[in-house]
Formats: sequence, C-alpha cells, structure tokens
Amino acid sequence: MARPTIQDVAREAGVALGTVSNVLNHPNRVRSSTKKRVQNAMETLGFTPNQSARLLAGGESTMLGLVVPRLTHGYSLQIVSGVQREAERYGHHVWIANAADDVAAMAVCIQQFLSAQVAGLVIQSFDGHPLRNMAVPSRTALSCMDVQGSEPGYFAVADSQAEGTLVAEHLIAAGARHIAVLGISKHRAHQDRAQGIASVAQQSLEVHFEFIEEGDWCSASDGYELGERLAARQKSERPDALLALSDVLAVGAIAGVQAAGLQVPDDMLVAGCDGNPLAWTGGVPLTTVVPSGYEVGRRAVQQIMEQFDLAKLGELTGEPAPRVVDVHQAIVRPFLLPRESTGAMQKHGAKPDLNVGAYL
Amino acid sequence: MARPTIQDVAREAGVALGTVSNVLNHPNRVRSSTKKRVQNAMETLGFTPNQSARLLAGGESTMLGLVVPRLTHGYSLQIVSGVQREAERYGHHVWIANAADDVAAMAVCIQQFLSAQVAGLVIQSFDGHPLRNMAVPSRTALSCMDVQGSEPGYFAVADSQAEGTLVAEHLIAAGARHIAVLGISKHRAHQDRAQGIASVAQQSLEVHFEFIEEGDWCSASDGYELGERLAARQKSERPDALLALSDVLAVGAIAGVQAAGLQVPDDMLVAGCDGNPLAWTGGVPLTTVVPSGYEVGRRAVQQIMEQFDLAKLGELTGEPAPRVVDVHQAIVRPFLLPRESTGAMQKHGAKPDLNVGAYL
DNA sequence: TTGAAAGCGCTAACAG
DNA sequence: CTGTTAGCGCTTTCAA
Repeated sequence: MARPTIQDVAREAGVALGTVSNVLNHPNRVRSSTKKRVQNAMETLGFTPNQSARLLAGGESTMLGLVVPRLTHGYSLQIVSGVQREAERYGHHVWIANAADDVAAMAVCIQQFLSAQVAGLVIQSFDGHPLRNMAVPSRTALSCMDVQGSEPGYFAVADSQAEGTLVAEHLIAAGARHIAVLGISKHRAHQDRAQGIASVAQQSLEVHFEFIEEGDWCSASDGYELGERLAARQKSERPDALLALSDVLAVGAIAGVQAAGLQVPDDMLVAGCDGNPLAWTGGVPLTTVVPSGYEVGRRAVQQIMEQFDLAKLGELTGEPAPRVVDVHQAIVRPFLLPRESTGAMQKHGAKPDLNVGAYL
Repeated sequence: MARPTIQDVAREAGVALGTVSNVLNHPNRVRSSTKKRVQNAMETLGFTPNQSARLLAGGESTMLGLVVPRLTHGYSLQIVSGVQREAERYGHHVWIANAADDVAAMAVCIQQFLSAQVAGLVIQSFDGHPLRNMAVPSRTALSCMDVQGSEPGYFAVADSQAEGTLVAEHLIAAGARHIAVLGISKHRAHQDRAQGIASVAQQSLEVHFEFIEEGDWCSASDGYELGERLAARQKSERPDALLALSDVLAVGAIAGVQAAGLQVPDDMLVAGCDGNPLAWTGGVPLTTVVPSGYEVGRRAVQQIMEQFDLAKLGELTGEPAPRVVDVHQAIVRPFLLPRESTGAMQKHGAKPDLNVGAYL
C-alpha cells in the first residue's frame, strides 16, 4: 500500500485535486464544510504531504538547518537551545546536524541541508575555522556563529575578548594586585580571552600580571599543580589572584591552593571562564564569566529572519536577489557570575546546591 | 542567479543531461575522462543536486531522522552519539530534532521527518510515552527507544530494572545488610529501578531493605537531608548502605552523611544510578550504574538496518511490503561502575580527576 | 555514450 | 468551487 497522494485524498473526499491543494496551502479559499471533508479524508487515509513534491513545485521550506561541530559541549547545547527558541518564535523548526568534531563532516552536513532546500542555515564554526570553501550559494539565508567575519555575510559571535576583560577587571576591583593567568592554549577563544586580559593589564600599571604558559585548559589536575605551586611561593612573590582561562582549570587550581594550606578567597582569589556548571559543584563556588551561547543562537536566527525579510522585500519591488554586501556582525557580550571564590556576596552554605540534573 | 540544474551542468560540460545524471547515480557507467569533465563543470557552477527532485523521481533518501524529547540530558546525548556512530558505519547521516520537552512538538517533529522522506526514523520516547497515535506509516523504517513495546514493531530499551538489581546486588556483595533506598519518584525509569531492587530484596531475606518515599530525585539538597537524617539514627537502626535512584541525590546524600560525622564508605556505603559524570566530581568517587544510552542508540540503528534489509529482500522476491508483525525488542544491559563510595578498589587520590570538559 | 521522453506529487494559474 | 494543465529538477528507460 503505497503512500496516499493528494489525488487519493481528492477521490476519497469527492472533490477536485486542486481543492485539496487549496486546503493545504490556502485554507481560506475553501468553504469550511468542504475543508472538513477533505481533512477527514486525509485522516482516514493517513496522508502526509510529500515535502519533496511541494518544494519542487515551488513551495517554501520552513525548516532551518543548524550545524554544530559537536554536541558534547555545553556552549553548543546553549546555542541549540537559543536557536530553537528563537526559531519557534517565528514559526520555524530546526533540524540539527552534528559534525562530530570533523571538519570534513561539517562540509557534508552543510551540503545535505542545502540539498534538502532548507530555508536557512545556521552554522557554528569549528574553533574559528572560517568556513570558506564550504560554498553556500548566496540564495540561502545563512548565519555563521563564532567566526570573525571579514567577508560580507552574517555573523554572530561571543565576545571572548570581553570575557577576559570582564574577569580581569573584576579581580582588580576585588583587590587583586598580582594576577596569575593560567591556561594559555592554542584554542581560539582562550587566546582572545588572554588578549582581553592583556589589554586590561596595559591600562592597570599598578597591577602585576603574570602569564603562565603552562597547563592544559581542560585538565583539572594541571590546575591543581599550578595552584599548589603558586601558593607555595613566598608571600612577596605569590600572586594574590588566579585567573584561569577555563572553569575546569580554575576548580583544579582552587583545590591546589587549598592543598598548599591557603584559603580561597581569603589568601588568594580565583576566577575562571566558561560558565561551566560542572565547576559550580566544587567546595568554593567559582566566580566565572559566561559566554552566552543561548544569546548567540538567538541572534543568529534573528539574522536569518532579517535575510528573509530582505528577500521578501526584494520580491515585492521586483529586484533580483539583493546580494549581501556588508559584514553584519552581532557581538554578544558575556556576563560575569561573581561568587565566593573572589569574595563575592554568597556565603558558602553547608548544603551542596548542585542542581545540575538539567545539564546531563 | 538561480541555482544551477543538472541541465546547466550538462551544457557547461558539453554532455547530455542523462550523462550528468549517470555521473551522480551510476558513476561506473561513465568513462572517467567524461566524469572528470562533468565534475569540473559541477565545481565551477557550484552545483548542488536538488534532493527534492531526486527523491520525487524515485531516488532513495539516505537520511535518518532522530527525535529526542530533550537534548539537555546526558542520556539523550549518549543516544545521539550512539545513533550517529552506528549510522555512519552504514553510510547514513542523521538529522536530529529536539522536541524540547513537549509531547505535541514531538509529533510535529515526526511528521516533518516523514514529510521529508527520511529513510528511517529513530525516536526516543517521552518518559515511556507509548508514541501511539503518532501515526508512522508502516512504509518507513522505525525504531522506538525507551518504550516497552507491546505492539508489533522495533524497540530498543535500557533495562532500568536491571540497573536496580545490579546496584542492589553490588551493595549486598560489599557487605550491606540494611539498605535504604532513596528517591522514589513517578519517573518511569526510577520506578523500574525500584522494582529491580525489590526483586533483589525478595531473594535476600537476610538483608533489610527500607524504601524511603521522600525526596526529589533531581535535588542534591534532598539527598543531603536524607543522608544526614539517616546517619543520625542510633547505630542499631541505622542503614549501613544508601541506594539513591539518581546520582545527584547520591552525591547529596554523601555530603549529608559526612555532615552527620560518619565516613563513606567506612561507616556507610553509598551508591547511585545514572552514570552522571557530574557526580564524579564529589569528594568521594561515587559507585553508580550506567544505562548505556550509547548502546541503546546503536541498537536502534541496527534495527533500522534490519528493516532496510528486509525491505530490500521483499523487493527482490517481488513480495509486497512485508508488514511488521512481531515485537522486536532489544534490551540493553546496564553496567556497574564500582568506585570508592562502596569501598571499591580505587583510592581517593589527592588530585581531583574531573575530566569532564567533554561533557559540557 | 547520446538524445528524447515519461513521470514522481505537488503548486499555481487558468477558464469555466 | 471544479477540472485541467504546465512545470519544478531529477531518474530511469529506451532506441539510436
């Protein structure tokens, strides 16, 4: 029993083929009694419109394609969430393709979405990978996340540099005068953060910044060793604040500092970057700066909608495809989450408050 | 500039339309020099085949649709990962739709995939929701995860009951004689675990099981209170083991027990369920039982492939669509992760080992 | 290999 | 509202 077609529905309902099509596409052109009859026929036959045929005949897709480099990272999950929420607001639905940490796979995902005629394409770049040569024809609405766009196009990026600036300034405001920066890595976001910190350093000559080029950004034990080592220094040479470029590293550092017999935040302030809820489970709540993936995702979808509007406008005025000429860049500011590890308000309660079930 | 078509490519390459089609679908029917020429033409024109047209003309889709109730849960992420990995092995790609905790949205996601003519559909049920009435036509290969299937069809489920059994038996083997079970909830998986525990209880009359009908499975502070309260009992009435139905609860319980002045595991064993990496960050590594979402996802895809094979066979022998009559159920066994909270081998080292960056 | 042609299921546009 | 028709881009088939 092959799939029922619009034709079968028409026969079943005793109406013309065109009427069924109208029920689907222009419901108000059809008398409601007829509409009912047709809808019943669809129900009894278990009819599902063939999207391929609709698209081919000139219909408009409503799907948005979202390509992420990986789904095992909280930031990407936030993006997914933001994209979905915003897309829903505009009546669009989202399909997600996961490139599983493989640049080549990413290109395939993009091609497949294009093949499938998605209305718009939202792509999170691969650690700043420019996505050039992935050849998205200008006809498809596109927004790239987490790339600095130098070419014409739409981009939504988290302001990593501002993340660094924000924590650094917070530490200084909290009284730090000798800040050790941990976790320098080749990772794009980390380098940007470091740069933001450096710019604060230049303007705060009374504060000594020490950039420590060691340790892996994703290993807590590296943080532990660094923290222990720095805490063991003589008081005069010892930093009074640690700024880790990732939360995982920061949590390790806190443990290391404590192991060396010092108190956080009393003897040493510690702050991280990432807004990684995992880090919130440690003994001392960690001050951190949060790049809002959620907001980045939302902005990207807004850019898609902007392109839809432009295209619609172009159609009305009869102009041809108004090729994108400008660089549209939405830069999303991070926010600071001040907590006890830098002496912020919240006191360390007895009860663990790791309400993290939602994340895993 | 509209999208280039197969026709444009043919003109550019100076070959017939049919030849281009052959390059796409039957590359070995074309001389390689001609093939090269056609491929170059595709490149220069930026040609992407129109999937709608291909499907409409009788082509086969290679995409698999995966519908999950939510993407913010580790178990679902594991499923995604398993589905992807296995699909890739068979040369299929996956699109993911996230129902964002909404049953109605789930039905929409399914419809959209069907509309898009996916080759197969993999669905994770909504907390055991039967997925009936979501009307998947029998033509599409389908596998449902986390539903007990009573009707004909393909199902892949984690054996929640075995999870309970496994931890309970482990605790008894570790010496427990009075086990308090925490976190009974309406959640399907939790009830199944409780049932598994109950069956162990029936067979181990020398062990006293105490089911505590309190506390929320997802709140660590509930665990804390329960742990503290139970630990405060007189030694004769005090359980010597806590079995929490979730890891979050278990971690809270450990903290509570310690707050009451007892040691884990020396004075009280504690075990959880979920395999939630978050819980691995606590002071005492938690023994837990892990439902393998990864494996469930893999099995589901294998079931899809099975259906493909059957369909292909049916085509060859000229039989009509061989309607699914049997209940095919893949039950995935959990595995135990024995750690220090139940006195397992690993000693609690000084360095924190929370290598969890991969999860968030 | 080529060129021509049928048809997949649907939309949009037409005259009635 | 009906009934008809052209055509979307492609695959497949067939005779040359």
